[in-house]
Amino acid sequence: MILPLSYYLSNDVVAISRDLIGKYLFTNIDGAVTGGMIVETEAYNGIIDKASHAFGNRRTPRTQTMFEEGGRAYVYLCYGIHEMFNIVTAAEGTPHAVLIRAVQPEVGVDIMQFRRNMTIVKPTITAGPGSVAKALGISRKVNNYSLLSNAIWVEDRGVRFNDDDVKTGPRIGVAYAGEDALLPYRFFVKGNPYVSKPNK
DNA sequence: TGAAGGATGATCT
DNA sequence: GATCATCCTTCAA
Repeated sequence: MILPLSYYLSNDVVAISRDLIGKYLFTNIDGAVTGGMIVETEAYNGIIDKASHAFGNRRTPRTQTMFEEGGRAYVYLCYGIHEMFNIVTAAEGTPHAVLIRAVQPEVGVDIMQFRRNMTIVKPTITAGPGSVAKALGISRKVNNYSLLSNAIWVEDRGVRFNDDDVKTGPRIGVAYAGEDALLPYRFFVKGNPYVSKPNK
């Protein structure tokens, strides 16, 4: 079933990040459906999280999407090269978001391969946030799109992971965030080959 | 108007 | 493991 709006309105973005492990992310972009199982996420906990773009209640044209009601896509450019896909959560005015760092490809693998310009399929096809966005055709054009739209959505297909199989740890690439860089806001499926860097 | 820097990934060694 | 590609956003003046 497609996750309903209510799923995204919870105030506990860390719990949502954990729960999204094993859910399925799909896109229907440029006439092609691609998607797979989410195997790695990170929580960004609003205005008190130094690693978040919205830290200190910073509302700018870019971060505005995070302040909208949950259940939307927040897509931005990083390092001038990579686009990253986040799921906005919580009520309007509360800028919570979950970064999707890796998925296990299931549908439209050939399309992903083409988008990624890969001659052979390797686990890196969807490992890492920049790779996920590129493989699924996600760009800044879908920023602020509803996750209840027919272009991008998340499904619960009944997959469940025990806590023993879901590891937590500090988030990647947020050393600038001081003590907040140490928060265990990263979740990933233990040993899954599609998880970026440390996957154990 | 300008300067600094970033929620990364591919490639090479 | 080190390097680099590459450009938008932000903030200060």
